[in-house]
Amino acid sequence: MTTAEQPTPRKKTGRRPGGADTRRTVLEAARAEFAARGYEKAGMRAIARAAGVDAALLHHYFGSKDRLFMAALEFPVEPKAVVELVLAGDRATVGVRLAEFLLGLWEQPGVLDRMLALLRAAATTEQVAQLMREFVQEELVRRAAAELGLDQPELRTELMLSQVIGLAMARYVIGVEPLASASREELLPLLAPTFQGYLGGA
Amino acid sequence: MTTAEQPTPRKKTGRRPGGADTRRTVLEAARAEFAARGYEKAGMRAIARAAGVDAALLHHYFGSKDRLFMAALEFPVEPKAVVELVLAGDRATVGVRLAEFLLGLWEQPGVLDRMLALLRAAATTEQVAQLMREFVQEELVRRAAAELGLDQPELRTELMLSQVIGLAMARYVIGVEPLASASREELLPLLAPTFQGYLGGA
DNA sequence: GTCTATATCGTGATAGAC
DNA sequence: GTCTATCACGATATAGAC
Repeated sequence: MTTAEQPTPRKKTGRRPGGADTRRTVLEAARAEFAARGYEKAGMRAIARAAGVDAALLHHYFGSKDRLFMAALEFPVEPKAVVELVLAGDRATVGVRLAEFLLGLWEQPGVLDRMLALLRAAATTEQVAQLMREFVQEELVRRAAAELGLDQPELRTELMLSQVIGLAMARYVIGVEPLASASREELLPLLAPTFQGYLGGA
Repeated sequence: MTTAEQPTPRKKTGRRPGGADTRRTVLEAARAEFAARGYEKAGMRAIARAAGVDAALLHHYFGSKDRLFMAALEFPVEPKAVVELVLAGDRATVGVRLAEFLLGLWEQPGVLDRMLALLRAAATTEQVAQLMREFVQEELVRRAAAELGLDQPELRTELMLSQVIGLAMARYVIGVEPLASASREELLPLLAPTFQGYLGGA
């Protein structure tokens, strides 16, 4: 698990100037910590240390651990756009398109951290699980089901999503080999037919 | 999440007789609590309350929370037998066979609780994740890969497993509808082709 | 804005009375 | 075997000095 990337090429040591992009740095450190250790084990002190600021400052900026968590999870992609992007075009190749999009998305900085933080938190905090449930329901399933021309569109969409969740768990949380180290090129031809089966039909 | 079932039809109230099947009752309560709330949030006090015994008794029996967790997770099925059962027979129908077995297994009392406890704990405790990783590797993947006559047998087995994990997460942890309430009969025809794709070939 | 010191609460574990 | 009382420790959150 990588520690927070430094966006500006400023040295980590030394006193940080007041009110600069400290906020962004804190959010990135929080994201990494929440992703790696889960919500309860994350620790405000550890986040502060990773960001190079004092622990009390976090409360000053965000008020509480809950609110910091929420702020760190701000979703980076527009669900509406994703659904349209994937479901538009030839329905016979929707599987590859989705697999390609997903594997590419996870390589984008910050995205995987957000997903893992959300998953780890949802696993142990019912409140977060409910949040995720509602998000999935409203933002993804409802939209996707409307465009799918198949029977049981919600069930199919959610099964597709369950494969996405399970892949993240097996690959990054459990870390089982050789899956964890498998390349995009190895995964794509095995993953695409599964997605195709759920969203394509037969 | 259901609370621990009472194996013997004894009343829950009133003083529990010394050294009877108290141990089993505690283990069931622990399993339910670990499954529902995860390892760290489980709470010895809560487990003791659910089992109708004193908290100090748990330490007396099991020594520590770790050891109680281990005892509660004792695996109820023989991996070797499962692999043989599923992979034997016509390879063209391995998907349905696995899906049927899995959905049936989860309806068996205690099995789902064990799986959820393990998943929730693995999500936040690296030590448990490592345990699960080794178990999956040694007991499942190695065996299954040896019997599969396909390319990348480990990867295929693990992708199959990732779908199993994801299904458990989506259905029971996130609890998204209509997947969470879907019946065996609804899931089977959608799930079987996925397993078939991973383990069957094409 | 930034940091030190502390309040308050939760936990697992333990000692010892009955 | 069973329970009461307590310890030691970690966490978030906060008050207040600079």
